[in-house]
Amino acid sequence: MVRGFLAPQYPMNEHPGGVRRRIAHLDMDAFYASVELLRYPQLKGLPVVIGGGRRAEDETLRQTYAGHTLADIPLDAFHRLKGYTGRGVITTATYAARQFGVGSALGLMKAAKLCPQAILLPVDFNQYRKYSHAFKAIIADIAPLMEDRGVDEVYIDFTEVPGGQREGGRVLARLVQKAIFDQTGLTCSVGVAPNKLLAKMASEFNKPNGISIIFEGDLQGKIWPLACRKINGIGPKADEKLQGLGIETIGQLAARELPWLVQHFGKKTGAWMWDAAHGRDQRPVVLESEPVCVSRETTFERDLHAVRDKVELGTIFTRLCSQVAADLQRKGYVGKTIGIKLRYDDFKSVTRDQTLDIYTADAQTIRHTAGLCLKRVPLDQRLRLLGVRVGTLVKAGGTETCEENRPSTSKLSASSATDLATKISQLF
DNA sequence: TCTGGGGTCCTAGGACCC
DNA sequence: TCTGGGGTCCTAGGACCC
Repeated sequence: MVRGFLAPQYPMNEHPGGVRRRIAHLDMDAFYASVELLRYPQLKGLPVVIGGGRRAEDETLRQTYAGHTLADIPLDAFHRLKGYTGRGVITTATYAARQFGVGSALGLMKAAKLCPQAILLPVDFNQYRKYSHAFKAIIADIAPLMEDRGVDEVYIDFTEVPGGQREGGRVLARLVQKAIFDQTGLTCSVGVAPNKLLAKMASEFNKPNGISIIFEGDLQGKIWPLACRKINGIGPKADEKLQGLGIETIGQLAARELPWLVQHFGKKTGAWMWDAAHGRDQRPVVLESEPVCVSRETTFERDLHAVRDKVELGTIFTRLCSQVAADLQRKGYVGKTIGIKLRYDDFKSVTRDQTLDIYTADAQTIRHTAGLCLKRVPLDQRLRLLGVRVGTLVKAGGTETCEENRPSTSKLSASSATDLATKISQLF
């Protein structure tokens, strides 16, 4: 009912209370890179990319300068992209680095060709999480109706916030932006519009450190000229299909009849696209949501073979299961659908899963069940990635506990404890 | 030398039940 | 014995997003 056919078709700017609905989308600018620049101010203005694992050299760097502040580390002590070998990709690049054509999702070795002098920093999630919590707390203080959209993005409902209507939301957007900058030193871009769909597009108009305001009358002038790909939800595949049908811009999409879209994209997607092209979106700002699944996966440094690298794979497999179990326990959830994911050397992926009749967050149970899944998958090709997932989650501490859910004491007793150990040892 | 890791949502077929 | 819907759950794959 959130989107699609059944949603009542209000004009896009109408709020049930009669007030103009004003929704903001806030996006932190080059978030990881900007956080790193706060820690290493000497890198300001230089091309910096974040990516790859925590490399040994980086540890050396930190140890060499232990006792100094990070800001004291001289520029020539930092690692450069030049000569990088390995499989990592860039997660974020500073704006200075983007000048060289390097950016998110680009392989680090390719990036090294484009911008060898760029400074390479490893990803430091704990640090980003800290700043993420900080900027969200600042926003929630000003405008409590906030939806978390990941580490560096939120939607905010400005509609009922004092001042939220002034200049279409620009005044409040400036206030939020300033509060975040004053308290963290980080910049962000904000779009304010009648709904989430348009706010999301608007926040991209003026990056970095920009604000842009969209009113209903702006649809034709500011939205319709944009490429369809700018709609959040139209990815590479849908865009390719649209282009094949001669549709490049949102305006061209809007010019099509609904039945035509339904014919080519199905009832649901067709109707959603039609609404999107007309700037219609009734989705509410959602404050809380429950996780659906928890997973861990890893790409190996080199492709591994199920037989030849059996020991190494077994170790990694067990570690992934322990990590997922720990994640579940830390977050306070138990799940009953255990799954694995493999990626072969040709980049093709397969998944297998199995649903238990009990909920669990126990590493051994997960490892056992994931092991059974693994047996259902062809293992003659080299692997580049292995993942473990637990889904169908419910909050822990209900009627079931981890202890009750061990396979040896539960309905999953098709295998005894010794069977289990044997099976696990046979997996690789 | 290609292509990370953590998620959500959707579809479609088959099993199984009423 | 044949035919048939509807509903739910499970599984596999894929698109998409941050």
